Amino acid sequence: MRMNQGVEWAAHVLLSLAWVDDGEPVSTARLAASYELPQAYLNKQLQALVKAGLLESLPGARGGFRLARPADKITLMDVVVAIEGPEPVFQCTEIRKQGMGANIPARSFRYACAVNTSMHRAELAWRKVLAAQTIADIKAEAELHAPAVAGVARRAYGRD
Amino acid sequence: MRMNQGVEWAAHVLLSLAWVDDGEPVSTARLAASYELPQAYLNKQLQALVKAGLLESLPGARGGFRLARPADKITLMDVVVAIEGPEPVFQCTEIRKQGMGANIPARSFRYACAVNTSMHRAELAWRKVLAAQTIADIKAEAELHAPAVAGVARRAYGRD
DNA sequence: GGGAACCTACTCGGATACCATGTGTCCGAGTAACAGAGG
DNA sequence: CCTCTGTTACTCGGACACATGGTATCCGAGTAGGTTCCC
Repeated sequence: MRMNQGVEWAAHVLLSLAWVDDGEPVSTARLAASYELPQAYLNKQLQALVKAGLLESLPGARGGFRLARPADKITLMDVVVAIEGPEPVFQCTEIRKQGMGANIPARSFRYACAVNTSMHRAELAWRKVLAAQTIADIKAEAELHAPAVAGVARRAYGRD
Repeated sequence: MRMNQGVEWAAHVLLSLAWVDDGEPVSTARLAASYELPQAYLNKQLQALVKAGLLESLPGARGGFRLARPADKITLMDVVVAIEGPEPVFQCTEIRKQGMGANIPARSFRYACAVNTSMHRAELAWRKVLAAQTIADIKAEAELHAPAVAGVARRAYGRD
């Protein structure tokens, strides 16, 4: 079980676009070059972000992507859901009802599977922390630890 | 990103063995039959549990598996690690250092990647809740909601 | 000189291959129980 | 009746295929900007 690499890319791209934030879109080519990522595949991931409403895409020459809403309104939870989808990581297949479970009266299954409940509880904790962290938070931390990055990003995406 | 099905199987098997707990091993054949699972593949997963020290395997006729330690000493975290491995779900590839990142002075990377830090924080919350739940806890909850299951399990695995 | 039409270059977007990992299966090594012969 | 030995049946364990989803790529539809021609 490993998270899609696209999540990492998406987070960094959103971060980069938060640094630009002058309304000017940035093309996939620039974004891919700035992190040495395969351009076409990055584009595919960005499409997922557009579909999720995190990015806006501008077609045509001088087109590209820009944030669809302020960075402090985009959580890591949004990013993960946009790339990975809304399905839970642990998916209960109700094997308790199979085999010997078929001999148990149906009323015993009125409550949710206890294994699933416990797994779900852990996943909720994960999602809660993800939802509490915004791109703006990460941006602030990055600038605190490495003030140089903001300028480098703006220079990389500037029109020159 | 979906968790291995083996995790669900492992949890239920450990639960079943917690209900037997008379020291008598239960064979893969019985366990697989009791949940209608493919026997050979279940065996493969159980081997992982043995390697992780959660189960003991007894070879030979009348052999099988039994818990290596009490159910209240086996957490869901142990189960997940046994099947999925110890690697983090989100694996940072340090793309911040690539492309435009190469122009940034090395001292800026003294601190960990902020994206990774946030992801790691969420994952820690997940692991913490997993580690707080034991097989014994799940067993208690299942018996509370469906008292019939314990007897059915014992009957399914008994020597008759 | 101003404006409109055309052309070009660049962008996103989806359709299309490739590959790694999870899923599923098979067969062999090894062991415990049983049966039978011998004492 | 007890003990030893050979056989048998059953178990785990690892090596071997298959399928699904993540990874990577290519090409077409569409748009903005620049250019050229005409008025």
